[in-house]
Amino acid sequence: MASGRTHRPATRSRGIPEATVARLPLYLRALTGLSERSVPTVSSEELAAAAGVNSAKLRKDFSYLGSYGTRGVGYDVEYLVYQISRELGLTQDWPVVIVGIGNLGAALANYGGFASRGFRVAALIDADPAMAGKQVAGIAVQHSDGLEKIISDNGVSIGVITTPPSVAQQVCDRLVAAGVTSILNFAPTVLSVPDGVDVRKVDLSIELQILAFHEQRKAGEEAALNEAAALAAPVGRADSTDQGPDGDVPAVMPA
Amino acid sequence: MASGRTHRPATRSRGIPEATVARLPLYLRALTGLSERSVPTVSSEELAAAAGVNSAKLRKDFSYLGSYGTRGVGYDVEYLVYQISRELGLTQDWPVVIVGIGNLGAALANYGGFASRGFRVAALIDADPAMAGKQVAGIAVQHSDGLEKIISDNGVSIGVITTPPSVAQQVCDRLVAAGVTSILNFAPTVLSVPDGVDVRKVDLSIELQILAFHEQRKAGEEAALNEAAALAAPVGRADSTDQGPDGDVPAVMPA
DNA sequence: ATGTCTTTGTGAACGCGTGCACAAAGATGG
DNA sequence: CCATCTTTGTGCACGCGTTCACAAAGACAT
Ligand SMILES: NC(=O)c1ccc[n+]([C@@H]2O[C@H](COP(=O)([O-])OP(=O)(O)OC[C@H]3O[C@@H](n4cnc5c(N)ncnc54)[C@H](O)[C@@H]3O)[C@@H](O)[C@H]2O)c1
Ligand SMILES: NC(=O)c1ccc[n+]([C@@H]2O[C@H](COP(=O)([O-])OP(=O)(O)OC[C@H]3O[C@@H](n4cnc5c(N)ncnc54)[C@H](O)[C@@H]3O)[C@@H](O)[C@H]2O)c1
Repeated sequence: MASGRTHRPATRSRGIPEATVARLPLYLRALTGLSERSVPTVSSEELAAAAGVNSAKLRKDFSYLGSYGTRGVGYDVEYLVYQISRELGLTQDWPVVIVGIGNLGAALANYGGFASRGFRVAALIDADPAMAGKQVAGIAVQHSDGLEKIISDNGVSIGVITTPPSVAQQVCDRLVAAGVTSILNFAPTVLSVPDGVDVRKVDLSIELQILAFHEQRKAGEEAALNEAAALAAPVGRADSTDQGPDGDVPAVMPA
Repeated sequence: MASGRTHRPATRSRGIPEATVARLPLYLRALTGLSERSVPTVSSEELAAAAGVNSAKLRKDFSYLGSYGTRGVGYDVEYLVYQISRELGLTQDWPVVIVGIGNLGAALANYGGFASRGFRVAALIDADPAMAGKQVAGIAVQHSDGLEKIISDNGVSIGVITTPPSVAQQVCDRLVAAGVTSILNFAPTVLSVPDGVDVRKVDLSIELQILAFHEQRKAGEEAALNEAAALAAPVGRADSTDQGPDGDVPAVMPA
């Protein structure tokens, strides 16, 4: 998606659609909860409700993995946990490195949910010499000079970037050059990577802006409703680009 | 999507597709960068490259907002910044509350990028009496007893949940009852909310599992390639459910 | 063994999102 | 004022994802 000219099918690996892959962890979480309560089987309806999806969608998702259900009964919880875990690659251990141990990096390092599913924090890396040697979540922070060696020694293929955005691309480049092929990026930057490297981004700011959009829309609808109720006559101002409290549209944004 | 029977069109507000809304913040970020460097205009090609998207997609996205470009020239940067900001509702201030000031909540509170775009941390809320009164990021943490009053006093409509998953639903319910209509959830839980309330979730664990899936696929492909090169004869074991190092499929997951 | 009843697995239709390709618009130079 | 050239805005086709609806499969009771 970045510099790619080869147009790889991206995710139609051997059939499993990307949308399905993104939901498998959701199912797995729901199933784990059932497993802990020793529930032996679940119907697609029950499991779908627990995962917050449509039951037909869930069945179709599972159909990509194979026919693991029993008609008239449902799915065997333990068996399904195993199958999904295997499909997601969680039966093996994935060492990850976190680069940039600031507010967010430290929070992630302290996050217990990390280790719960095959992910192991192999190293914490920071460029600040003052950070080197400090213990965060029981792990000594290492200086970024040794990044390449750390990655190759531990066989790390997944990297998490929590540095300031200004250095995210160069950190990314070093990670990729050292052998990392999957990156989870928390910095608000568009990373470009060579083909064969996957990047996923988590962007708090974008999430908030999307919420704000819908929030504004909701407020606008309500206002329009009240307005319409108050004065039943149509307004007929300019064209259809009415946008609530804004009168006209200046050519330049105020400061 | 939760308890909804009314089947609201969800996001086709007055035409802007959800996928477009999700990209607007991306464009806005790229445009802000250009604005800071005093670039007066950009072509769709340049801006698309900066935002990491297809230029045709970008032009179509902008066409939903109106005809803000000039053919043969491109788009006026400042004007577009303003239009997108307005469309996203960023010309007004959005007070937000963060509930659950632990590792993650504190990191978010300290995050500078919050305030940069109309979002203001109105309050930090935690259930732990020991936290109450403590300063985090220059803001005093308040006990969750006062949650309802805080929200109504400040006109908060956006809430961020960073509590443990076990209490996320009840926190959510209180937020919604108090008037919050948009929630950003960091707890690994499926929240159910009434119609009219938007929920977005950020789930680190899911992101990592998706990366692990692709990582495993990449490793599998490589292995299959090597294997095919080594012995050119087809294997012909059982059915087509070959999955690399796993021999057979046990009916129950090992411990 | 046979019938009933539950639940899966999937064919088919539909809608959304993406990207190509091009006509129209307008700037720019002569 | 006209020609040329750049770049937008969009019609169109295609593929992916979602959902409905139902036949087939199998458990379970009799
Ligand atoms: N804190 C949040 O809640 C939050 C939310 C959303 C996004 N983000 C983004 O996450 C990133 C980190 O945020 P933060 O609040 O933790 O910032 P921070 O300043 O607290 O931490 C950044 C850390 O990265 C280290 N660093 C700088 N350059 C480095 C390099 N070249 N190699 C390795 N380490 C380096 C710094 O020493 C520092 O420890 C930022 O890009 C921020 O925009 C943070
Ligand atoms: N830390 C991470 O990097 C990370 C990553 C992904 C997801 N998460 C999720 O984010 C959430 C928070 O993680 P954390 O590491 O900050 O946990 P944490 O235990 O450090 O913080 C949780 C905070 O919530 C407060 N709390 C508990 N019940 C509450 C209630 N009813 N009302 C208000 N506050 C309450 C606790 O007092 C505590 O301060 C968890 O659900 C976790 O699974 C965290």
